[in-house]
Amino acid sequence: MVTYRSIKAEILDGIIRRRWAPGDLIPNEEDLARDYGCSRSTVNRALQELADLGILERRRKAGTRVAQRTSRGALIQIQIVRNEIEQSGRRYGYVLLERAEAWAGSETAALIDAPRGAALMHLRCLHLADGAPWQIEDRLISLAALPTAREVDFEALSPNEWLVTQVPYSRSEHIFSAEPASAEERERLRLRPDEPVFVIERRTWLAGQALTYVRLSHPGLAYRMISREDDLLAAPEA
Amino acid sequence: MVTYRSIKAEILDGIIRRRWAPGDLIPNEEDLARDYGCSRSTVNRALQELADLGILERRRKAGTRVAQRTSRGALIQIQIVRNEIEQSGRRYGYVLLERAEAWAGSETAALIDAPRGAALMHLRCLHLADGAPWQIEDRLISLAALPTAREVDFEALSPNEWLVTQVPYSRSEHIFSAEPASAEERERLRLRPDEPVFVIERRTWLAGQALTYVRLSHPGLAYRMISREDDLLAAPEA
DNA sequence: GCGAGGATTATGTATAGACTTATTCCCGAC
DNA sequence: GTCGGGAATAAGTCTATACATAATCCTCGC
Repeated sequence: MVTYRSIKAEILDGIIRRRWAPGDLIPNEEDLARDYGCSRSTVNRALQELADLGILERRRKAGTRVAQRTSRGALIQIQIVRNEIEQSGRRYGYVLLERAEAWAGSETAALIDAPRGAALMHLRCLHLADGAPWQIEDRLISLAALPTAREVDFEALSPNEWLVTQVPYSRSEHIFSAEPASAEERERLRLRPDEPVFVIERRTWLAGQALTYVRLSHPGLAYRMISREDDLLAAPEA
Repeated sequence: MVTYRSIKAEILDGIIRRRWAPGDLIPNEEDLARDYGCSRSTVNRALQELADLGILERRRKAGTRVAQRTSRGALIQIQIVRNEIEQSGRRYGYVLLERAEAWAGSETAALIDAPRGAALMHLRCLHLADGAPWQIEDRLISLAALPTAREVDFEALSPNEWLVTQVPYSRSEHIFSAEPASAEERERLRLRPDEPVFVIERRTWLAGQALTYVRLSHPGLAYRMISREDDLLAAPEA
């Protein structure tokens, strides 16, 4: 039977095997529906999903074209540190290094995208894998947006875990970089003399209001961030 | 009028405002269709798309639940180096450093995921932004999969650009890391003494066959990889 | 109490049809 | 020639309906 999945697979195959090159126009929905012997709705769903994947570009009246794929994405899964460590079969450890409340100066205000003078909580923690330092979490939380943070026992629950499980957000920004280690990082992460840190910075907002800023630093020689894209041709598709 | 977009927005709003917490069951399609005064198809499309985004989890007979979002993605856009540089308003430069053909030893075979003894092309290039070193591209191309690579003038066109525009792939893997700079990197990228490199490694396959492996190294102090997620609540949706 | 298996249920998918909307195309006025 | 506007077109969306399928629930027999 002709399903939207089978159409998707055939079109994808046609693109990869260069039946249609990037920029080419593929037949319109009605023609495809006739060719495949199915309804236009079915073709529509197939093409729509390929467009969502960025493989096709569709415009009313202009038709459907194979996208000029000058870029392609890599999807990074950011998960709770504890899960990341335990899933790799290692023992998770956690230490709260510092907890303080303060008002945002101009630098911290810029980091978290809050107004100057906003009430913030500042937390520093160390996450461990099998007893070895794995990540320093240096975090700012907006107390205006998340006043309940004051009641949380961050000795027992890492801010990472509390936020991910309890606090929804609607917008985020991630920045990844390689930096020379600071003296403190060298000590806390037990780095070798010339070992850099892999840094992830994340900011989150809910409905326009800044929630948190975090800087996560990992030992450069031990940490790799990996992203795999499943084979488009193999799977029954997702 | 009730559209699948408006339903999507309302459900999303309900989730973010905790009308339904993670794990909660939301009403079934028929009920929602009645509530909204539209057909089940419309509700189905809205819920389906939210499930595609990972916000809902759906199972036949079991119903639709708000996903336990223990992880959240960051989508990295990997594009042609030249575009990346020119879009930031800088002048792009390119130098081919080395071009050689060889047979895969055990190390290189592992890098590119090709059998030992496979014919490979090895390329090393330098990409510049406003004359300053920006990226070293160290690349292996499988000549079994891409014999036409032999005919390409890589003095004029960077392998990056040739591959991205001409060669489709169906599966990929990316690894990001921070590494101490090698002596050669220090020289070619003009790094400061303790400056690390930000490294992106990418492997691609087409229909199970390995195409290329590339190692892209950037100056740690100049390079940041950024990923922004649009505000789910704001936009009319995408 | 327990397991097998059938009834039930919510989602998954396909269909034909209708109407909407963004774009393009083309023709006619100037 | 070119500019404006209308006709034509292809995708976008909604509807009502039907049947498929996976998973759960429940009952019955033991």
